[in-house]
Amino acid sequence: MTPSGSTHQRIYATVKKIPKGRVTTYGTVARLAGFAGQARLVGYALSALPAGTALPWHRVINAQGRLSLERSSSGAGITQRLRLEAEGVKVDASGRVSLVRYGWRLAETKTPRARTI
DNA sequence: CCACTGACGAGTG
DNA sequence: GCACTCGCCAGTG
Repeated sequence: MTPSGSTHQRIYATVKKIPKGRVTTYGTVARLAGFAGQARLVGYALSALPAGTALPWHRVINAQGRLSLERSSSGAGITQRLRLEAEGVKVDASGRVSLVRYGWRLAETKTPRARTI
């Protein structure tokens, strides 16, 4: 990829790579996009997403395995939750997801523990 | 140009 | 498990 691309574009490209039925964290996306440690950039980039953009942003959750929008107001959190469950990802009543089961590439970038889904 | 805000992460108490 | 602080960067007024 050309490093000349916008930060947002690189983040979007990484988010698009997330397989269906899997989730990943902002930190992981930032890492894969080349912005290690800059999880905020990912969150900001997604917040700036134009409505109607075809991007699996709902597969991006925070490092705690929770849906960030779940806390926030608006029905965005509900949308994310429904989309994940529609893909087979179980979301806890507290808005939590098992990163051990659905985490994408976390073993390669974060935890040394791999899990066979 | 300056100040504030925000879909985060990790550390500390 | 929860609350607070610091670091990092981009967008907005």
